[in-house]
Amino acid sequence: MSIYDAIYAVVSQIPRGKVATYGQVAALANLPGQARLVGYALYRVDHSSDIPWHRVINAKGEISQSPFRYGSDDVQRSLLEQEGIQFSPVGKISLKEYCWQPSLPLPPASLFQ
DNA sequence: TCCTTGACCAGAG
DNA sequence: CCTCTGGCCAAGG
Repeated sequence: MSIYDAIYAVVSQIPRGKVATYGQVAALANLPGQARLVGYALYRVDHSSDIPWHRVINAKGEISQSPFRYGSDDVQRSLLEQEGIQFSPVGKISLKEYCWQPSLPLPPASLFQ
């Protein structure tokens, strides 16, 4: 059981048209305060997998870029726009409007242990 | 085993 | 709006 399994399990539950922040995912994965690990986990996700990695953004409501994507963050942006998410002129997403709020209290740990 | 790096965050100034 | 700081922890050299 790797901590990544919990992270992937949470990310997989983010519905279409919604986004979640790294910190949020970390908390739901029962890893409070370990947002960096979420980023690290997503880094090693295969883009061809089922995991909706593009629905995870940073706390500022912006797309985080990574070295290996080299500015091709347009990919993530396009995917999000396809789901109806709108960006501000500055490239920010309205968390107020699109932040995922899990209706069912995700359960946590029992599900993943 | 030590040291550095990293798709982060919240708080302080 | 900006920068800096400390904290978290896995992976790679």
